[in-house]
Amino acid sequence: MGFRALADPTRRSILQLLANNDMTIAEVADNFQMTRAAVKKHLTILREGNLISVQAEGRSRLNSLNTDGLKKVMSWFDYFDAFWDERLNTLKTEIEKDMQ
Amino acid sequence: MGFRALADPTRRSILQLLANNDMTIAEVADNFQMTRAAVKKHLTILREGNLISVQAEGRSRLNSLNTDGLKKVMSWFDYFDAFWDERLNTLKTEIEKDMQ
DNA sequence: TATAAGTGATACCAAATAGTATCATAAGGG
DNA sequence: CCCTTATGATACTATTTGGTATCACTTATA
Repeated sequence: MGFRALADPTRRSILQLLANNDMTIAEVADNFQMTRAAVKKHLTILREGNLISVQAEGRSRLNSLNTDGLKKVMSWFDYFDAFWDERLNTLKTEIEKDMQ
Repeated sequence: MGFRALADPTRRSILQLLANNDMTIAEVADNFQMTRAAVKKHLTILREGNLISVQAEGRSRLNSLNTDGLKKVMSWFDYFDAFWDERLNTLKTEIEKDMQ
């Protein structure tokens, strides 16, 4: 699930980096104080969570943000939209009662 | 951070349960096939992530959804709103070029 | 064709996670 | 007051996670 991929702060930072530019693994790794192998693992998890996509370019691979995956994760919160509306309606009802 | 609390599917289910009703620990635990102690741990993590709040009621404790915490987590995605707008603008520009 | 650059993959390790079992503590009810 | 109910807390375990080190593989390039 995408939420597991978002649980790690390094991975959230990577997504924000990729929002600005598509980047190779080496370029992403330059932004962190860990080995390229560690960054590669994070990228793999982001890929498995459908939050990024990878495209081969010769001997390098370009990582780019997958907005569809991000939107799917975001849509989990839609469940609570109804809840908030309900809360608002309840509040409204209470206020209307008060006004009588 | 709230994202860590959301990483576990059990905890996400708990939040959805609490969206319908405030519940005691025992009531929450009735919905899962694990010990009450395990559920209690999940509730502690949700509390630490500010996703729920707990109110003492005699010898029981009522867990309720903390919408403010949820909204704060949701707001992380706002970072990408600008990105999407930019994408849309780029697309719009491309289309306008095509039309010339 | 060597060689360097860019990446993939694997073994290994410490720490965190998710779970259990168990005991302690606090509060109502008869 | 006892006893039950509801919860807190701790020790323990297996698995996952995040990291390193290392080697293999592929692709430009001198």
